Amino acid sequence: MQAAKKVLAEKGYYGSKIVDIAQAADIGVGTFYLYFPTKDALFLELVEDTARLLKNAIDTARAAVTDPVDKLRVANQTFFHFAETNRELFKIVFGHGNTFNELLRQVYALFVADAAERVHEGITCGAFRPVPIPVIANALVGMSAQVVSWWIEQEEFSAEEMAETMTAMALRGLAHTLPLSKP
Amino acid sequence: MQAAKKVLAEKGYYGSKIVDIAQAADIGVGTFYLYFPTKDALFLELVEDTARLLKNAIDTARAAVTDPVDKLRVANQTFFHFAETNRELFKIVFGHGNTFNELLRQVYALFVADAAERVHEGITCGAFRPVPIPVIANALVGMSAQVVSWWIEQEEFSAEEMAETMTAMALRGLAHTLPLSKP
Amino acid sequence: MQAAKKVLAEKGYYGSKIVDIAQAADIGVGTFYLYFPTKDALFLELVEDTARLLKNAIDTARAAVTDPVDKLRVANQTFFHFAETNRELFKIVFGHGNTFNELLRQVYALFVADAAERVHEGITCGAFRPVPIPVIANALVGMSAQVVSWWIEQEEFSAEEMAETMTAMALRGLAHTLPLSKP
Amino acid sequence: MQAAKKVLAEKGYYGSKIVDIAQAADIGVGTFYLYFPTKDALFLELVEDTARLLKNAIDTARAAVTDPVDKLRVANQTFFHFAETNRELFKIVFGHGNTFNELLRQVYALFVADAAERVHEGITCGAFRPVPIPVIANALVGMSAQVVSWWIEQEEFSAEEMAETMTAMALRGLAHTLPLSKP
DNA sequence: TATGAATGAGACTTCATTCAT
DNA sequence: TATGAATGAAGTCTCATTCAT
Repeated sequence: MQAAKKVLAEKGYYGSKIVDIAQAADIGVGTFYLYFPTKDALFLELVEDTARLLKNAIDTARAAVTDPVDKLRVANQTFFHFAETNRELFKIVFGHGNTFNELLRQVYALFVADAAERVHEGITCGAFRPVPIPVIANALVGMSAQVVSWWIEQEEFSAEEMAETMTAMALRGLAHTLPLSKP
Repeated sequence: MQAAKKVLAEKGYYGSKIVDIAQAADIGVGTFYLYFPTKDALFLELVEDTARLLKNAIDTARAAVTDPVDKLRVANQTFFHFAETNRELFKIVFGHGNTFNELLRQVYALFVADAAERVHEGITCGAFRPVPIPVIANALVGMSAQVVSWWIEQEEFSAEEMAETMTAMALRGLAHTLPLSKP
Repeated sequence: MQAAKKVLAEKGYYGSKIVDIAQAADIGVGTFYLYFPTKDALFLELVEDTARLLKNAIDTARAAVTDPVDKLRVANQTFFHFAETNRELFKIVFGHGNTFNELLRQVYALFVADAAERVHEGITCGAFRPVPIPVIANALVGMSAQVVSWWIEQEEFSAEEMAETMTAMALRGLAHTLPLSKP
Repeated sequence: MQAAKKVLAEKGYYGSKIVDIAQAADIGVGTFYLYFPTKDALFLELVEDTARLLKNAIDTARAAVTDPVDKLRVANQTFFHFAETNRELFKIVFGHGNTFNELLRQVYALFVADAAERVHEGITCGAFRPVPIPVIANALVGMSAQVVSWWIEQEEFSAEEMAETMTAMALRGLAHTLPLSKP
């Protein structure tokens, strides 16, 4: 249901009421339930479909190359192209529409701004190579956020190890050169 | 309100009813509204407080060093230590408790698994340096997710540029050496 | 909830909407759910309470006598007195308010009328002793209905046995004398 | 519609959805409304048909005899035979499938059990003649239930009269002999 | 005559918030 | 200041009935 996407993208998951979706699709409420057993089900299907589509796109693109480096590159290319053509869908997931998401976005923005400042400083003083600051700032924050969300649920690594790994990852991304560990 | 943290961490934002929170805090519902004008306000305060705390901790730690590289390092150290001591809070933000988050987690997990596979391959065939795979897989996915969530809302960069930047960032993190762009 | 009784008695189970009940009780809908977790629960409690009350009343009354004949008599007396003082409750159970019950009543009425005719005939021609015709007609029909509702769910007795037992029961009730099986 | 009977018997009136019935009859929902203007109409027709059939069967059988006693006997025989061959129909009326009926059955069962106990006692101590206890217990309860359901809607008889009539009716059914009111 | 997708009124239930005590 | 019973708007879902094909 294409109309559903639009509504969900606009109002977010919790902001979209079944009535709104039905109205947007120009159908009756009852009709909605002819296609989806539940509000959750619609969302589930939407997201799962999209995830599957993206996964397939990436897999297909990657199948054409063999080098791990190339695989990474085409995966990224596919990903951003996909995002470009499916903005609506991505907005559903990341979009506003409820206090919760709104708030998270703000917090993320706070740290992104901080990261941007730091990266800018680093570049200015020559410590870091020139990079598109906002992109990298978001990348650094996103990296940490996702990693920490996974990390707090398990016990495998210590905070120090995590910090070191993430630092290394970030520094390599920002540094001019890397230690030639394997000449 | 410490009790609120626990409840929110357990049941998530939408799963926590004011009654639950008040009960956990061993106060009446009415009393809750003496301290917070709104359910949202509690959540807001909680998250903002935490964000501020984290920000302060990082700022303080960073104030002790001057080198951008060191700043990055101590920031990461502080971040993971903070996460460790404030698991509860992080669980509120990343935690389950509603279809929405549950679903997102699954999608993320799907792509993290894929990334992990790819990284593993790269390491095996010698293209990538040895890294803690799950950590890096999460980092790569988180990076892309956050970046894309920011990118779809603006027009500054093309998909190609984004892909290239992200690829470079990731590759540098994974490669054994880097092109000596600044000898 | 006394108000609930009235509404249920008036509109029947399926005819009573929570809103009606709440309105009748002069409380908010939400308040209703403070006392009963469910519409069904209210009905359940109401009926069970009444059944328990009636049962207790009968048991208490019966405790005062020892002879089985007396027990039957006081049980009946208690029953009809109880019904008299709790009309409302009985109307809920037997009352109108939905096609289903309405229809059943009609069917019962049809057979009660037939029975009444038959009893009248019997009395007129001297075969039966004089009895309050409508009462007995209802008794005969109710007897058969309840017995058959129990009988169709099990296999113990044949149709012939049932018919014979019921006929004997009815005839003895109606006859002038009984065969002196135990002089 | 034979298929309707089955569905109604299985799921009860409120449990049977038109879609189910149509499906069972292997016709479209629309087609259903070609034969019945309403869901209620189907039920009405079904029950009325059955009632008429039963009435006719009884009338026919009774036409062959003249003695009121014989009439009662053949009526009962016909009734139980009819019930045996039309279980489905009877289950619709008495069947489960909704809170209401389910609950009533329980209440009836409670009083039937009590009656059975009482009858058993009476037989044991020799006060009552031997009768098939469960049958008679159901008969006694059904008798009272139907009579009371009729009685509470009118004013003709006092509770005392009712009790006396019912007691007499029951006692005669249970006693070994009867007072020779008409020698 | 047969169909079944579409409808939408209406039922139940939840829960943030209020306010009299 | 503390309380928690009361509230009712609002949301999800059901299902008898219609009507264009």
